[in-house]
Amino acid sequence: MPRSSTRPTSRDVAQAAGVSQAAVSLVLGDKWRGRVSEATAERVREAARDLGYRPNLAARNLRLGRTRTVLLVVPALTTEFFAGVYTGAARVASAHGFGVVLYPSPEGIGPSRPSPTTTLKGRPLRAAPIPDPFASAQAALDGVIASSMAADALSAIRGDQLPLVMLDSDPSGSLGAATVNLDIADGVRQVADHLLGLGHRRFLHLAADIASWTFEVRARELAARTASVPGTSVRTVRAPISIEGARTATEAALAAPGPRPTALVCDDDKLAAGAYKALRRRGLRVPDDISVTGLDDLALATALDPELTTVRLDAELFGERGMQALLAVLDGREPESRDIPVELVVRGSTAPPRAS
Amino acid sequence: MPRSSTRPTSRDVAQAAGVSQAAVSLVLGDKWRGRVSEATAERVREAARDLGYRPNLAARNLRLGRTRTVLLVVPALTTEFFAGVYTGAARVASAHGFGVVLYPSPEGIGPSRPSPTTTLKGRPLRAAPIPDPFASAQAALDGVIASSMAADALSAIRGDQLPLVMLDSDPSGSLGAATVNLDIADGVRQVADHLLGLGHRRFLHLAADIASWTFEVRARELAARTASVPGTSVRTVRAPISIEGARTATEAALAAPGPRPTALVCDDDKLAAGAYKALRRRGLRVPDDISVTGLDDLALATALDPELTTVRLDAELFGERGMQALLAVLDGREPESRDIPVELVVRGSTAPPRAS
DNA sequence: GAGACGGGGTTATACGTAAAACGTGGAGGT
DNA sequence: ACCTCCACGTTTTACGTATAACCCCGTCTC
Repeated sequence: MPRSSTRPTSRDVAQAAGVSQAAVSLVLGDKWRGRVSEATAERVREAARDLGYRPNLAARNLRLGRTRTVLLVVPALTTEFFAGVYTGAARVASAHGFGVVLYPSPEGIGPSRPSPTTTLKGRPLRAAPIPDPFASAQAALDGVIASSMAADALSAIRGDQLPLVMLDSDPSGSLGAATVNLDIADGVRQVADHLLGLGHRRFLHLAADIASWTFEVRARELAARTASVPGTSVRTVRAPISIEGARTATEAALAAPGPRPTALVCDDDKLAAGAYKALRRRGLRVPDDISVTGLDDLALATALDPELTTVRLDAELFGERGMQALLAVLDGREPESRDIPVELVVRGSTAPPRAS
Repeated sequence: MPRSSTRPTSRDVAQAAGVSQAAVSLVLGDKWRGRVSEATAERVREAARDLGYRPNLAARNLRLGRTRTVLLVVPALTTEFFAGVYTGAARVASAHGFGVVLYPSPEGIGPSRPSPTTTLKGRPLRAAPIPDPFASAQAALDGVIASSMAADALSAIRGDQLPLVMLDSDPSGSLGAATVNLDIADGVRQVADHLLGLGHRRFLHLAADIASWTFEVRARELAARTASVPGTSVRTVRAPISIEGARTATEAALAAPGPRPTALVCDDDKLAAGAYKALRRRGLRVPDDISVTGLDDLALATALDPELTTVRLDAELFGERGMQALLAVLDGREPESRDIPVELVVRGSTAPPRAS
């Protein structure tokens, strides 16, 4: 006779093993010491294996009132950096029996192309409105880790009062949410000191046009550090974080009147890659004519020619620490809040300015 | 008095609105036409809003026996390409009320660093064994989309008999699973024809050392296409898909005796970036001394100097089509199986070989 | 004026699991 | 001979939702 088409339940296993459903739950839940004999436990395990039993997670989640699932909200998925964050978070999570579900904030999944006209169960469906982070991730959640860059999703997040950990967010302004931050300020200080030490005085800051605390920090710290050296100037130009956006913005900045900057500090490696293109087009050589720095240390950084001097951020550690903080909150403990150290990596894109 | 700490349920809403729980479910489920008066419906909606009610998804999933959640299995998350696939899949999914959960196959989340010794609820926890794709994603699932590159996860996947769509997998060998494929073979043909047309005869194939159908296709098609032109040779060297891995492999290949190849066909843009580095170190110029092609058209491709001639894959469309295929399967329909067209993008990295 | 009908709900149930509460039969103690 | 206790289970319940089945009352029909 044909196998039943529905998945086996714990009751099916119980019947096969000749025990009650409760016994199955105890054995498979590893809570049977002294309550079920070893022989019976083995019969249950064998029956479960034979039937290919897998517990129904919806039922378990409902029963336990907890899902061991966590949402990771990222600004978009197109960046290697957040891939690293996810990897780290997922590693820690899985070591604790948790799962991680990603939510890339809407601009990433908005209808950039005409919405497809598919049907469901034969009936045409209207496209959904802007997807709610939680509806979109369907899974019931125990908590949330959110990048401060995913600003558009944050309001929806604060609506639910799930335990929340913010990544790279203003520690004073986060209204009680735990924060885990990279020590970006220190990274920018290192960059500034490096360039100042080489003799640079005219800076161009290629800034990301994202309203997020972590980018404000970059601007503030660069200004503060250079201000301590007399005769130093910083001009700022904003660009979207994309190679083409950065190229355009850099070309515009270079076309401006006045003395050319000797150092170009970019908020991000990707911006630096775009800057390289702009500089090539104008016939400027890195680092002879202008020094360039990035921030992130993506694979891209060493693919560039010359290789990029940048600040290495440990994305995976960032994700790990984020998840650990969330576990701490779920556990009622105080999350550790020490900033994650970053490291300047000097490569071939920085050199002393030419004698002017 | 302080608000209750537990989330409100549909019963709480019912009480607040002075109706039964069933009525709440009907109204909020949009199934109340002719069963509940407009006035009552409005009362219910208002109560739900006031209480901040959100349906418990675990309960809903249990009740409906369906989760509207789908798992996307990818080889790793460190690639821009799969970020695009996810974006496309999530877009289609959300338009159909589905969610997408990512599962990056284990090498991405294995214990590459010593497993942290945190505790849960005060008790220390042993690290979990290799995470099961489904346990890891916790969420109950309706179906799976899997890249053929995530080979290590595939066996676990076939264990459950969830509806499955394979990405870039051998259509004849997929045992009934639906497949959605990019027309990689055509892309390789275009690359080969482009290079042959320029006059190249000595090829080096920088191949990804991943056992996956999509990479076999590249090798096979390159061999077949070049075989049609007399006097053509193809040497192959394998490398892991990383810039450093590709650099090392390319340097080794260039050090080999015999005439130097004039065209370097890479399985992937990232490999091409590594090859650039190797070529620079040997003082070889692209495209004067050697032409290079990639495959993917990542942002990286235009960050390189010279910009990379490559095959553009529409990752988002790939994800969309994958999700559409899965929806079709879930719907009992026949998924469309036409390959997704790809496009050669000629940039500055290819040119005729120098007269030898 | 009896029956049909429909609008506007309510009651009851099932989904699969975890675990608290409840036997039960026999060994051991006094 | 009676109580205790333990080893080994079982019975029962609750989680929150969706929906089938039911129910009541006013109106309309013939």
